[in-house]
Parts: sequence; C-alpha cells; structure tokens
Amino acid sequence: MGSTDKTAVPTRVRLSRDRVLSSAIALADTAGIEALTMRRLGEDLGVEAMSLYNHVANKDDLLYGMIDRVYGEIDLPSPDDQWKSALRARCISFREVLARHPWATGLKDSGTRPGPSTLRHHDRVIGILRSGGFSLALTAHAFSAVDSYIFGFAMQENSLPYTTEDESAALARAFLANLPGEEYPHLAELTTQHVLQPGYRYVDEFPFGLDLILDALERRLTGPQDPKHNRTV
Amino acid sequence: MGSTDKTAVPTRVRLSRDRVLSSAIALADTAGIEALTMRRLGEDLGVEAMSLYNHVANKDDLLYGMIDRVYGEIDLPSPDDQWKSALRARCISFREVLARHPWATGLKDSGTRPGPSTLRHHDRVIGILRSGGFSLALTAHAFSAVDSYIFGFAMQENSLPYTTEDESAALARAFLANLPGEEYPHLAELTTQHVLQPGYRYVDEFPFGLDLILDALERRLTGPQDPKHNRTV
DNA sequence: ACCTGAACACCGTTCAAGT
DNA sequence: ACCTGAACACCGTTCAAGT
Repeated sequence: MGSTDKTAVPTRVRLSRDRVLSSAIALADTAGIEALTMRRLGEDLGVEAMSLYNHVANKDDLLYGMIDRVYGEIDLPSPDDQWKSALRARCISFREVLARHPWATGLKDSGTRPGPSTLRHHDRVIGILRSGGFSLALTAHAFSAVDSYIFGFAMQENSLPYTTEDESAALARAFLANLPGEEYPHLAELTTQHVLQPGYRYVDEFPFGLDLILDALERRLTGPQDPKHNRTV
Repeated sequence: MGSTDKTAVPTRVRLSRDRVLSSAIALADTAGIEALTMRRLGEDLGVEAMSLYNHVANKDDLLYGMIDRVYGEIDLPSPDDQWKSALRARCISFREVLARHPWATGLKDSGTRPGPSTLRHHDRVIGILRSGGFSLALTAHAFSAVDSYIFGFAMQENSLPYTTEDESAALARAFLANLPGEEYPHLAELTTQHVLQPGYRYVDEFPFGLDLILDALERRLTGPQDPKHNRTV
C-alpha cells in the first residue's frame, strides 16, 4: 500500500536467522514450546513454513539457536569481582532468565552443541572460580553443583501449575481437599501450616538453597582440605 | 497355536492399564521418549493404537502414570532412620532411578497431578525431616534444595551426548579441537586438564554436591538459628 | 538466492461400527 | 466391555518449481 517502491509490491522485511530466532523465542514465551511449530512460526513471520529452512537447518538447529540466545541473556559478571558475589549475581540472573523462558529449562541440547554465547558464559564462570582460588577439581564440582541446583529449581518452579499467588493458594486448597490426610499426614501438615500460609511463594525458596551451596563452597575453599573431594590437580 | 481354548483363536493377554504403563516405560527407556507414540506402543502390545484409549484417558494421562511408576521405584527409607543417612540414601536412589528413566527428568507433570506413589514418597521424605527436628519452614527449604539439585543433576547428566567413558573422552576431544582456545582459555584448560584426565566421569560429581547440601543443612539445623531462613512456624 | 505449493510419512484423537 | 478402521486436523521435512 503506501510504499514508494517503483514496484507496487508492499516492501517486506527480509527473513534472516536473527528474525527467525527472535520470533521463535517470542512464540515459545507467549504460547508455550508446544505451540512452536514450523508452520505457526512461518505464519507469525508472514511466510510459508518452508522458507524457514533457508535460515535454519531444521527444527533442532532452531532450538539450539534459541538456547544460545538464552545463555546470552544471563548477566555476565566482571571477572574482577569477588568470586562469591559474582557467582551469586550470575545465579540469580540465570534463574530469572529461565523463568522468563520456561521452555529453555527442559531442553537438553545445551550440552551437545554449545553456541558462542554459551561458551562465553561458561568460560567466564570458570574464570571467576579460578581467580577466586578454586582448583580445577573444585571448579568442576562447584560449577556442577550450582548449575544443577539452578536447572532443577527452574524445572520445579515451571512445573507448578499456577502463576499468581492467588491461583497458587486456590490450587493448594483444591489439592488438599482431595488429599486423604490420614494417609499422608506430613504432606497435609506442610501444605496447610506452611504452603497455604499468607505470603508463601515457591520462588522465595531459591535464595535459601543458593546460599546454602555458596556458603558450603566457601567453607570447602578456605577451610581444611578434604582429601576426598578437594584434591588439587 | 497350541491353545487349549475351545475357540481356536490364539489366547491373547488382555490389555490393562498396568500392561500399557509397563510397555510404555520399556519403550521410552530403550528407544527414547520421542519414540513413544500411541501407534508404536500399540504395535508393541499387539493392538491397534485406539485400543489404548480404553485404559488411559489420553497421552498426558499415560505420561502421568509413567511418572508415578518412576516415583514408586525410589527406595523409601524407613522413617526410623537418622534423617541425614536416610535422606542421603533416598537421594542416591532417586538419581539412579532418573538415570534409568532419562525421559522422566524433563517431564514437568509430577507437580500438577501427583499419583499415589508420588504422594507416598513425598510424605515419607517430609516425615523423615520432621522427625529429624526440622521446622516446617526448614523442611520446605531442605526438600526444595535437595530435589532441585537431583533434578538438575539428572538433567545435566542426561544431556551429555555420550554414554560410555570412551565416547565421553572422544567427544570431549572433538569439542576441544573445534574450540578456539585463545577465546575461551578457562574452558579449554578445564577440559584438557580435568575432564580429559583418565577416570573422569561426570556422574562422580553427584556425591560432592549432595554432601555439600546435606552438611550445610545439618549445620543450619544444629547451629545457631538464622533468623532469615530458619524461622520456626 | 530466496520463497512456494504439493506431497510424504508421520502424529494424537474422534467416532461409528463391530464382537 | 473392549477392540477396530476410517477419518480429521495436525506435524517436520523433501523436492521441484517458480522469481
């Protein structure tokens, strides 16, 4: 329509890998990963599904690209900061990113084909620990422990069937109503006396476990050497 | 063939929800969760896909049933055991179960519709912590921290592209060959100097993080009260 | 070089029909 | 009560054809 092109054809933004990835992430964020189909993604971009294959090799490649974008969103702490506060900030940012992109939590492809943002991120985290005095073995231990916790927490958080606090309470109440309390007394007690108390939000559990791990790592680092776990290289 | 039935029709084992679940788990274990389709599952059971709908409501219901079976496989420690060793044994069993059924790790449905085995398991874990002297708040903290770690570890373990130690080394070597080492020096160092050292297996990282968390929980339990995290009910 | 239409081999699920 | 065949509305992906 109002195009000043000499051809009367409406100017169309060219497709690109970047645009495909951005649109795919937006779609997965808003409609869920199961809504991300090549046909629907093409529709969102005003293009036939088959055109996407000019910019991504296949759907797996698309998912790899999306995952690398997610890693790129995590705040990269400066390597000059003190290891504990730097790592803590990075972990908090990581969880927020995974909450923003729930579909990314279960995607197991990050390990197989890490993209440039993923590699940069990993290198920085390792560097922070090494600068903080961690041996190679303790660095591997720490990285594994911390990221396992974050991934697992995000997964549990995402698997909760509610989003708002009100919904949460309503569902916990419904859950409790169906629960044979005499059969599961401890579960019933924890639900009524703790989870259903005003102000409870599962996400608030995150810092407890994170600080538990970080404090324990600090103790392993500065305290007496544990020959079982903290052998030097 | 050799049937002693009065009808000459070969006796066929009747379908049942139990048989459907067992067959589905076996299929997912051996061929991967993406191979678990209603048609393929029907084939394995010698039946048309549509017959399955007489025993499961739909595919989601099938997955719920499978998840509950998985929870049923976790060793339930006796509630009379000391909390730390009981919880530790349960965590080790849990990780083993998830390694046996990798498809169960990413399934987020456990929280939404817990089955009887899942409820029994949760009730027992909560009971062990409560008997060990954990407040309700600390019980919730501990449960979340420990299970986040286990789920996340299993996810990372399952996302590794190899299974045997030799494969692992070969792939790490290939990874390293493609890695621009000057761009990611810390990642390159950790890979060559630690991961590629003989005898390294990622699964061996598990007890480090687990004991890190359990020791820290014990300290929170017996040590000076932390008003931020360990408030009583 | 990039986009498209038709086609292929799949999905989960429904429904009426069989026994 | 349980099983089936055909059908529906989807998938990811290929391939030759268009521009």
